[in-house]
Amino acid sequence: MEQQNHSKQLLLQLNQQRAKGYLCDVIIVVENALFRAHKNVLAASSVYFKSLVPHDNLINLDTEMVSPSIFRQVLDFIYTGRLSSSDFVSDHSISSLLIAASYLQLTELAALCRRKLKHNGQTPSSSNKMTPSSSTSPTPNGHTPGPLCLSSTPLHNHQHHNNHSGSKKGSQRPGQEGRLREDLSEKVFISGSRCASLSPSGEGRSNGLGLDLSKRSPSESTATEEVSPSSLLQSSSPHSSSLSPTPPTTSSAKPEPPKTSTDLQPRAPRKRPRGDKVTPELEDGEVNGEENGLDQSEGSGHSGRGGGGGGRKGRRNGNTNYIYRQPQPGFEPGVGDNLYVCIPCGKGFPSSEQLNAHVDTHTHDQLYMKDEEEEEEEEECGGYLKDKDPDTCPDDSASKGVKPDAEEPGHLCTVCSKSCKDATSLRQHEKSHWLNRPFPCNICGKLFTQRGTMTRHMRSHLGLKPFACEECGMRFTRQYRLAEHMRVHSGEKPYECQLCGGKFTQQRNLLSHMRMHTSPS
DNA sequence: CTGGGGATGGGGCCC
DNA sequence: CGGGCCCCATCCCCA
Repeated sequence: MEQQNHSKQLLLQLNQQRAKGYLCDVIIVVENALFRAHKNVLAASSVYFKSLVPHDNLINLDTEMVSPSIFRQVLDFIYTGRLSSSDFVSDHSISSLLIAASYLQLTELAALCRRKLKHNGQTPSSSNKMTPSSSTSPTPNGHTPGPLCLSSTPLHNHQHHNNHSGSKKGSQRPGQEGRLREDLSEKVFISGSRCASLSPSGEGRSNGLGLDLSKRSPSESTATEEVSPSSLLQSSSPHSSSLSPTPPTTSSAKPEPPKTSTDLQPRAPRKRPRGDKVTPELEDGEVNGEENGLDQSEGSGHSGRGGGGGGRKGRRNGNTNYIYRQPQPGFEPGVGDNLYVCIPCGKGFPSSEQLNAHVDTHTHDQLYMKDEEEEEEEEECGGYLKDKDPDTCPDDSASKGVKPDAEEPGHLCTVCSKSCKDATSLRQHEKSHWLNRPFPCNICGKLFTQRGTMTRHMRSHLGLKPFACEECGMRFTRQYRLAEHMRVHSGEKPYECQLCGGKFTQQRNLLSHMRMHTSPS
């Protein structure tokens, strides 16, 4: 007895789930695009992925080897076992696919490409070796990989270092490491061109956060949601504007292991066994978020701090199945707690399980019927959204009070009577009273009151740490942190305890110390 | 084992 | 929107 088409149906289901982001537990970053997928499927298809996905939930691929559009085809192939005829429009497309397939060790796809090239009278071997001629031509989406074999830059060594070798101090000079990260930042930030992630009508969909939430039409191959990291972060990095838009360089001629999230982690000057392993927010085993920190505290609006150091434990932000959106109006059984937002309909749910259950109720068609009407929503309604809830939106007077053009003297907060110097400050301050948070993280769904905080948070997902210590190479997401860190090297201890004379490099440690003095015990 | 200090990560919020 | 500072939490080291 055998179920007919069982495997086919299974793949179909998986592919549909991928389209929804349902149970996706890994994000693959390719240049300016994010692809969500299932670890199991990737591991079953690719030796490379098989080696990476157990350890990483965020995988950066070398854009020299694969462009976003090519990877979309690769992913489609993985999930469907077929390539659309449009993927074979030119020998070059096939060559690009072959390069990617070889890089990712997708043997079947590589063989398919070779056969196709052979059939077309081409010599697949040349493509497989990734000669400059084959690699520098534009890919179908216009992406032009940099030269592969011509570069003499030594950067390739750290473009692909793995967790373990990379964590060894001294394996590379700090400066080099810093360069690596900048290069990676370039890859992530610079690319201004949107990959083929636009909605059927061609326009990218923004939710007002710069997040491209566009969906691919059902008719357009398999729906692969791509999100431009550059839009994710909206050039929040001060480096983003200063980085050269030159393509990343690597002199590798053979496929190398893709970069992984851990590649982005700092080489801590001191031993940090756990820290070295991290992508805290995307730790294995948390993606389904049964006990996800989000459920209980994160994003509740009250205990965000609870997660402060949680990165070390990896207990926060575990759910990566969905790219979150703010709740849609009309769905508000306790809006403040509905942190898990369905992409297609925007409904919010208090737990990942409920969200998963909900997502499954969507038909495939529904996924692509979503309009773009809400993108300016949070801006227009002052962040309260339209899902008015007595708890989350105190009253209309509050929002009236925060009109940008408010001119009343004093600019008093309607909630706490705090006096702000101007209407803008007042408006921003009043956001601090909102229980509803209009700025969701596109990766983990955590909600924020300020866009800047969200983008800063996003950096931690992507491992972007633009600020490097010249002494030890340690990198930070914030300049302030770097300045703070530099006192470690300088030995400066500007903070002195007035009670015992103890000196500290950091104010927060002085404060911690002071608590020791003042605490009863 | 425990507590304190050093150091780091992340979020909130104001400027 | 970024910078800066505050806070909390956490990890690691060491006495």
